Amino acid sequence: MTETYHPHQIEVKWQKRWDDSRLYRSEVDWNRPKHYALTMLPYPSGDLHIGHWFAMTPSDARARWMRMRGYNVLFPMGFDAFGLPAEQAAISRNIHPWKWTYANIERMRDQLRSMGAMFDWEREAISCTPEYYKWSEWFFKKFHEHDIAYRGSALVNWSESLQTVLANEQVIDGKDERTGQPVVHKMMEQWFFAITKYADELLDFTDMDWPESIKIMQTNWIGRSEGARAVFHTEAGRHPIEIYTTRPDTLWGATFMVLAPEHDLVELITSHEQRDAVAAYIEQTALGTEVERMVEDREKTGVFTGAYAVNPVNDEKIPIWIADYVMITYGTGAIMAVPAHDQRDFEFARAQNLPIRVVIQPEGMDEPLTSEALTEAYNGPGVMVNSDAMNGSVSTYAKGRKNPAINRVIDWLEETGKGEEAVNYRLRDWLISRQRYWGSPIPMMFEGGAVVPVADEDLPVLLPEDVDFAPTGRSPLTYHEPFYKVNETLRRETDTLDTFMCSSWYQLRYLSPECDSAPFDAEEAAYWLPVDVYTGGAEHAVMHLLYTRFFSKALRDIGVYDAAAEAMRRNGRDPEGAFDEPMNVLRNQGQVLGGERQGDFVLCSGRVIGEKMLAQRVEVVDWNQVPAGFDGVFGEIAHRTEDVLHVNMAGVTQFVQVLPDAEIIIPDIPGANNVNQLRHHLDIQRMSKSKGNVVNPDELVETYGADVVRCYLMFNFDWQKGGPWNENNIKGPQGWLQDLWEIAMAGAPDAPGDPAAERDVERKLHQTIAVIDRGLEDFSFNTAIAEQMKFKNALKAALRAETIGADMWRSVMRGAVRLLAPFAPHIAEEIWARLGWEYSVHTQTWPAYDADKAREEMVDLVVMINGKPRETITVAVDIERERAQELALGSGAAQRALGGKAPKRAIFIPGRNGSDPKVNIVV
RNA sequence: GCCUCCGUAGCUCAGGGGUAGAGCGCUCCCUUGGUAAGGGCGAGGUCAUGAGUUCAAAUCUCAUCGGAGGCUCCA
Repeated sequence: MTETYHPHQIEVKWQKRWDDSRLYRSEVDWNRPKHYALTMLPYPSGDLHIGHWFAMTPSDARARWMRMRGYNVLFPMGFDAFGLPAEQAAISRNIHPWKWTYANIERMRDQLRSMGAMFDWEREAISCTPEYYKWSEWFFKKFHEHDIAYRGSALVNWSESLQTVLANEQVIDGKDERTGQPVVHKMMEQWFFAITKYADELLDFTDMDWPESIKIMQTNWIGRSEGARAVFHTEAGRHPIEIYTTRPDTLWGATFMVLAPEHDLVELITSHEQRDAVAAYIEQTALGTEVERMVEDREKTGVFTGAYAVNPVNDEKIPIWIADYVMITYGTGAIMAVPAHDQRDFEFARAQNLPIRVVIQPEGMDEPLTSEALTEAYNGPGVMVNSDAMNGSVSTYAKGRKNPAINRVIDWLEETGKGEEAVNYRLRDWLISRQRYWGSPIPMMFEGGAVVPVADEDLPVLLPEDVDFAPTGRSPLTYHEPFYKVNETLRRETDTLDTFMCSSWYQLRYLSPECDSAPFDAEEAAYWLPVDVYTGGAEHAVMHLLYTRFFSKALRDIGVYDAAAEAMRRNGRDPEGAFDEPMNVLRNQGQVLGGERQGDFVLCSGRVIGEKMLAQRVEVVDWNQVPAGFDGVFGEIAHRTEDVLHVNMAGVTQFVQVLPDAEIIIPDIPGANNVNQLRHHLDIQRMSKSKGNVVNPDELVETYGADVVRCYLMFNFDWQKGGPWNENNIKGPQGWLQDLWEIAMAGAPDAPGDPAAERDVERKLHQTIAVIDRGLEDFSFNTAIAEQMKFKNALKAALRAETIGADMWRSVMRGAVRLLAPFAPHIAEEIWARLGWEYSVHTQTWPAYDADKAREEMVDLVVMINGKPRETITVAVDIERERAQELALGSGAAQRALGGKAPKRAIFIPGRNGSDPKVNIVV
């Protein structure tokens, strides 16, 4: 009698043994190739959810595979522990952020252990510890010394709900991405990181194996455009107005200018008569949130300033307007308006009755295009007209210098000193100060108007614990005198750092979390950097992933990697380019969605009044089990609002109001039931507590074991896509592991073994190795497991047929268990041990694929007539063209199709990588 | 509006110029001393639609329809 598979016992046992034997400790070893596998660290929000499992366990499987293939693998884990939820817990539940955060970390660490992942916990890093944020502060100081961090005044996104400023990246559709509340624009003095200095370098993705979509998103976010800068002057010549345009070839078509309402010059140039109108417009604009300003198809509004500018290219006098369709945050905050060739300017001109002048004659149009004929702006190719000396230049769809007309105009602007070639970016500098408590302090002080950095030896500036969390809407630090008041004249910065700063360098802290003399140990960095494979969610495409790239480049430029580069050279590794990018390979996992949930099937009886039934009795029954003669409303509950059920009765929605004293019977829920316990139908959607479709990984592990959960997550989804949760499918992986367990426990068979059958199983094993290798390489975990299931089926069939001898069984099991180890580490270890092999399966070498062993000997030759398969003939795998064609032409199918005539053609297609050879006979 | 990716069995997904595949689910049969289970047999697909290229298209090209994600007054 064989022993039953009890996952829980063996999982806990091995997790302890692995810990005790420091199996997953990774140490620098220059004699072995390194592999730094990194998966995004969690925010300690309280409980690990299934999304963490989905993100981490496949990454773990891949890291384990690399390790078995001979790499020295670093696979660390930590916590991104600063952030708003902790502060909100402090306010709403009166628990200190430290306590709340640490309690969550303790809990999540245990949950992470239950995954059976090969995390090296001796390298754990937690961003909210002074040991960690000392170096966040230190980096800030370094950046400040090198003019990468600066204090500046800018129009910032202010979130009323969070009472803090936010980075552009944290604002989506004019709303704060956390709370969904609109943000307003405010002029504030804040700390910035000069990420725009790196814009061009960040656009270069050479040698980076990142998803195309992420590269495209970052490219769009950076938003590089090419064009020209030109300076207009006010009529009196006193005030220069700089503009940026991507269409300098339309400069002669500028019939007015528009400044953003927030533009500095507005106040200086507005005429006496227009002062009130302009002030009113500015006020109205300032009141509006970004959301309102972004509403599409909005009528373009604006006000004339009363001032005129002179167009430098033709000395023409044109009016200067202000309008909110011009953004102070883009370009120079001022534009030349060319209504004939820019749709926005066109709409504005039509709305305000401003002149329109055509300066590009469309290609292929015979008669001159007139402004009256325009129904929309023309932005296609053509020839420059009404443009003095530039007339006749050909303008194409090409951008920048590649457009002949633009090229010529830029040259002319530069020769005449009226303007110059210019590149512009949508990307703005990274605003990193936050008016919140739970973040790393900014190591800066103020004395009078001067900024005084905190001395290195005084780092870290500690976050005080004894603060008052009364929800005043301001950071507790601004009330904490012992913190901000250094002495009578010196005041500390009370803003804290954006938590994205902490996560921009955590991959470095893992290298040496204990290091006290530097952010990271140079020797460790020399060996492990850069990260070889980074996995995580695509939602960080333009935030974390852009910031961390910027961070690496900035650290490189200020010399933080110099010692590591030196250590590399000492060990014979070329540091050239090693620190340009933080992560070589990036892959994003998809999202596990809440599964579809069937609503309860109910029988409702009561009185029908109008279109509604007033139910006295509602009974939940088995799906579709309607008793004969039942004359009430029955069907699935499609929806429920309060006590009104929407029951889907054969495709028609019936409304049932459940009376307060109605009898409700739900067999699965004992005792008296109420209307709130009736389940309604849910479609596939995100998991959320409010929808009641959250999956708890702890419960799953309890029921099925960690190995089954791991395998289910890897098998049932395309990892890079994600998909809906369907717990029924967990039976697949469960049955697979169960079968393997039983095969192993049954021991070596007492059969002589049939050489052909043994050879066949061995061949299948090697074919399986190839598929697993490719699957893991490509992050196609599902294919890697499906192939192992197939192999298990083949092995099982052979064992039943008693064609496998003890020696072959042992040899095949030794391979199969090692193949299993990355996916289901506990059961693999247990089987390995029980078969009497040496601890640990995870330090064994990965089975090597042997092409000879994988090769088939006999294959089916497919005979096709006009491309349609008609017959197969068993032949040797290495059949030659002539012989194959001969056999095919002699086949029954060919004879019938030819009917004695000669074939037009006979095409031989040799079988390659697993496919059968074919002969296509054209008749 | 623009960009990217994707439409293959009931579900989740492989494959990818040359016989349409896996797991789950489903049918039927067997087992009832592995039993809140196990085993066996089987059914099921115009590979979204339409055209083109080819001896041969699910696969390549183009168009259309449908889905997912991102950007969006970017001058």
